Amino acid sequence: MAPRSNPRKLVHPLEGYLGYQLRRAANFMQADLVRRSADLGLTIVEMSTLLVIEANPGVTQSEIGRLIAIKRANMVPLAAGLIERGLILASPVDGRSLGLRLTAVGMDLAARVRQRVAENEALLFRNLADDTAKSLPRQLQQIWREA
Amino acid sequence: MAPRSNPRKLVHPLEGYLGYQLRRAANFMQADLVRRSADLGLTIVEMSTLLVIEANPGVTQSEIGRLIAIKRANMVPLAAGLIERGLILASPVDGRSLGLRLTAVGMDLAARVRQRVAENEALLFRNLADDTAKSLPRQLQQIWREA
DNA sequence: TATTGTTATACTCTATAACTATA
DNA sequence: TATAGTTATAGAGTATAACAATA
Repeated sequence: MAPRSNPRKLVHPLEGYLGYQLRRAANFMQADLVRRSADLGLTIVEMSTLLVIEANPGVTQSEIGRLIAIKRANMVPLAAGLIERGLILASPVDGRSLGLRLTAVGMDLAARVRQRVAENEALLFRNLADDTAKSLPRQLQQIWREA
Repeated sequence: MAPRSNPRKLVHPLEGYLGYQLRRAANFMQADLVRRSADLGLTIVEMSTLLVIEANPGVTQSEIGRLIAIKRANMVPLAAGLIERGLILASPVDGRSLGLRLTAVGMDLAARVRQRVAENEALLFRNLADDTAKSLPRQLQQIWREA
């Protein structure tokens, strides 16, 4: 992919920016997780949703959306797809909300998702020093979390 | 946006993952930069491209793509759009490659882009301790950079 | 033979507006 | 009046396959 001869030296004006490095690192993570989970037939957002339902049986679409930053409108086809594939079940908690739970198949799949995510995490940490790496998730959370 | 009463306590199974925090932080960054730069009429990728051309006059589409991870195929409409708006100029460097340069208008706009990016960076750093924050871009680069 | 530029195309994620029904 | 679910739609980023022209 790199040119054979005379690969010109370029200045990289974005390299030092935190925002740029966030985007590159996030894209790298996403690309690896997609590839690593291709056989599961789930997108990243679907995997995230599955894990949230696993940890919170009976959770509603809106609650999931608030927890992991997915708009209500986008939760609809997402949940419908998971129901259609037999991974989750919806049962009314009141006249308008639906409580979501994993099916047995969904539970098995969620366990495999957790495995793939653990592999993905190991890749992200592979070049980081142990001491600095431990605090990295918390540092990143401080970036976006409301004060 | 939050429910009035009885906001249910939910378990957040993703909070501790580096990959999840990368995605949230990157999305936060992106949302702020888009909003902050709305008046410039440029997308994030267009702004990035403008800054790369500014720092490397005569750079080609393929070189830009390799530097900031944009596929050749996606560089085509991107460069065409910038040319059409009078922000950059293309002149042949050999029979197939085009060297890209900023126009005077493009230079002015690039300067304003740098200003918005600096504001965006300040937002990202607002809650981070000075000592740990300084090394953060480098740490993130280690995540995605080839060994 | 490899690379550049190109066209066409598709998928994922994210976002907004507007509607219905229920709390 | 606020919230939940819903529908429709759009923009942005990213991806692959295939082709012609040039190095």
